[in-house]
Order: sequence, then structure tokens, then C-alpha cells
Amino acid sequence: MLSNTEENYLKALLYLTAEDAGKKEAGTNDLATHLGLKPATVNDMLKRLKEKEYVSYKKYGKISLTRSGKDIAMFVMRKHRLWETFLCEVLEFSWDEVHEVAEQLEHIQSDKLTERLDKFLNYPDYDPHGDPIPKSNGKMPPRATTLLSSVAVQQSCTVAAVKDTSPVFLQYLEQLSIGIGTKIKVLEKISFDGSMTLLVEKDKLTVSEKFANSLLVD
Amino acid sequence: MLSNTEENYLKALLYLTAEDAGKKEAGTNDLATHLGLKPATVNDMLKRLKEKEYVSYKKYGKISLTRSGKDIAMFVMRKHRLWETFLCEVLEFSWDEVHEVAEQLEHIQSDKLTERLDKFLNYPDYDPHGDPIPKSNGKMPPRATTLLSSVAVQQSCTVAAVKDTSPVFLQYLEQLSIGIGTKIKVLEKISFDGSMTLLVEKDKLTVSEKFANSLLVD
DNA sequence: TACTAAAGTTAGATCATCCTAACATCCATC
DNA sequence: GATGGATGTTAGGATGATCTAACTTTAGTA
Repeated sequence: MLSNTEENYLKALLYLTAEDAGKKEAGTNDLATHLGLKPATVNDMLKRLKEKEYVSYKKYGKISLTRSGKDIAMFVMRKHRLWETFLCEVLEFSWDEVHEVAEQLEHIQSDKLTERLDKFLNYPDYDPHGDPIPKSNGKMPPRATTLLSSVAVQQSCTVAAVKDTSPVFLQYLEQLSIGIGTKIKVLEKISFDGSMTLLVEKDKLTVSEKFANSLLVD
Repeated sequence: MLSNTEENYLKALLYLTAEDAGKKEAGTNDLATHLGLKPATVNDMLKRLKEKEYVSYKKYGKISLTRSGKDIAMFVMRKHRLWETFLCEVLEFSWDEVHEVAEQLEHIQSDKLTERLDKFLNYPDYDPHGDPIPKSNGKMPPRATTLLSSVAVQQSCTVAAVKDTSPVFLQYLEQLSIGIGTKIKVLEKISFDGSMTLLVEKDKLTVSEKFANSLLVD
């Protein structure tokens, strides 16, 4: 049985070495920054995780998850995303509030609870942010990869996921009435600063390049 | 913010000093036994809890909860019983399975979650074992106090709560089709050993004195 | 009242998780 | 290829939660 702390290290490693994030390797410092800890602390823990064969690395080398480490991290992520879905859809939390609570709920140890929750939610493929929820067999639904910024002028698309899940961005989306499934048509792209003019439900609005790089669409 | 461990000590003290349990005071050993720890360990923790003013006691004296200690313990109990209700009623756990998982869920820190869960469950007064769920204002619904063993011959009653929540007893009740709300008529009391003959849904059955002392009725 | 068993406390150790400070290694660049 | 800044490691220490072993106090009883 892993401690919450150990699970968090594995989850962080999964995040940092995720292929779709472009970075395949992680170092002690990356982990320390991500977890808000000191490199020395992380180094200690990595020794233990290596001992238990959840991670593998050579001294001074990059760190990667082993098969069993990755399985555990994926399972924690599964629980996290199922709980986020539960909080939003059942308890009517707004999508900028769920993360913190899900960080706690993801560590509850009960396979039965996870499976029953999944069933109760009707086996969702995506969480409220559009992130794919790993299945109990370890498979992942496909993740949207097209950035709003790369959609051509006059083309239409549907919001599939948010790349940035910070409350400030999510609240901004809320304010603009943009959520997962919202249809967007690109009216104009300003080459000067990368900003875009969009048509959202008959409303015309202009968003920054940063914004357009934070939304994933189908 | 209290640790899970500290919350568990306060909860144990609430249990051990509950008035309806007949015992108003608790000692280091009682607590150690209840928590499965050594007296020395408990003693250490009590010092810290006294320092933080959650408990009060004199050296070598009995221990009691302070106002704030009791408030916290009641809130943890509230969460525990709400989660048990959720697990049974929503996720269809059987009542002998919920305790262990609720022991974990009761430590989730989110007032909003607790209130939303309460609302979603439609503000239940009793958990699946018939135990009263403390309200958000700290009030408790009344607890059934009549033992099945004290019901007179030929009298009828309704099962209100179980006094013993061990899986083995709960599974036995399941097997007998007895649950909260089941109507029972006492047909006979055997003075030799305190056993009773009951009429439950047209079935006649005989139960031990121990059994009759473990069911609370209205 | 004096003794002893039960209950409670203290001292000293262990383990997980974190820290700071000092040291070692790697690698990009000159 | 030497070197300095970034990165990684080690040593030593703190804290929370637990233990065992030894000691102290309380309280029931002879």
C-alpha cells in the first residue's frame, strides 16, 4: 500500500513525462518544482520509490516510471477525474472548484468505490475539463490535440478540453459562456499579436493568443 | 488544520464519552484499546491535543473533550455518516461494507462538499445503521433507545437502529431480511436464556439474548 | 493502613517526510 | 578541452506518529 505522498510523486512523474506534453523525461528539480518541495526531499523519496521499483533512473540521470509505477499513477488519475466529474455533474460544483477536493478524494483506497462511482456516472470518457478518464483496464480515450489557435479563419469547431485548468482561466471561460461542447467559429486572426475574433453563440468576441493556445477543439 | 490522526483521537473520545453509552469518562488505556495503539502513544498525542485545547484532563486523571474538540469530533461523525448514507443509497454498497470506506472519506476537508452531499442525499436524519447524523448546526436527531430485548411479549415494534455494527452481525440481519424499518412482533421470551421468538414478515424465528440486545427499536 | 494490580507517564528509539547547507556531477560554451 | 552555472546528491537535523521498557501514581482490598 502506497502512502498519499508516494502516490503524489508518481502522479507528478506521470504528468511530467506525459508524451502529449512534449517532455518525455523528468529530473529531480522538475519534480521538486512541480510538487513544491526541495530537491533534497525529492531525492530521498526517489531512492525509496526506486527501491520499490516504481521508478527507474541512474545517478544524475533522468527519471522514468516503471510499468507498475505508471499503472498506479494512471489509477490515481482515474480516480481524480472520476471524482471531478462527480463533483461537477452530481454535486453541482463549478469546474474551477473541483481540483482541490479531487486531490484529496483521489487517494481513497477502495476499488469497489471507484468502480461503483464510474458506473453511477455512466462510465464517462472525459472529465469536466475535457481530460480523458483512464478506463479500469488502463486504456485512455483519445485526447483532443487541436489548439483553437491553429483553426483556420472561417472554420468552425467545438471546444473539447481546456489545456490550462487554473481557476482564473476557467472563471474567464465561464464569464464568456464557453464550456466543453461550445461551438466556435473563427472569424478573424490578427497577425500582429496572434489574437482572434470568434463567433460564440451569435456573440462576437476577441481573445488573446494565450487564450487561443489554452483551448483544445475538435 | 488537524491531521487525520488527531481527528481520529477526537472521534474516539466522542465515542468513549458519549452519554448514551453510559460511560462519561475515558482514560488513556480505553483510548489506546479503542484505537489499537499503545498507551504511551496515546499519552503523547493527548499532550498535544491538550496543548491545542481540544481535550482537558489532569495528570493521571480522566480525559474529556473541550467544546472545540467536541465540535470537531461531531463534524467528523457527520461526514462519516453522510458518506455511509451515500455509499448505501447511491452506490448500492451493503451496510456491512460502508464503514471502512467512510473511515477514509470522513477526513476529506471541504465544507462545501459536506453541505452539497447532505443536500444531494436530501438532508437525511439517520445513516444506514440507524445512527443519527449531526446537522450542520451541531444538533442531533433523537436516537432510538429501546432495546428489542426490553419489548414486552405480544408487543410490536419497528427496527430503528443497530447497536452492533460488526459485519458479522449485519450480514446475519441481512440473511434474516431484517433492516431499518422492519416490523417485528415479540411472540415469546424464554426466561431460561433470554432468547426470544419473533414474528418478522410472517416468518417465525428465534434469536438469542445477545441478538435482542443489539437491536434498537421504536 | 499498607500492598499490589491496574492505569498512566516518561525516556529513548524508529520511520516517513520534510528541511538547510554543503558537496558532486553534468554539459553548454568559450 | 577547461570551466561555471545548472542540476543532482549527501549529511545532518526537525517533526509527527508510533513503539518498548521502565518508572510513577492511583485505587481497591486484605
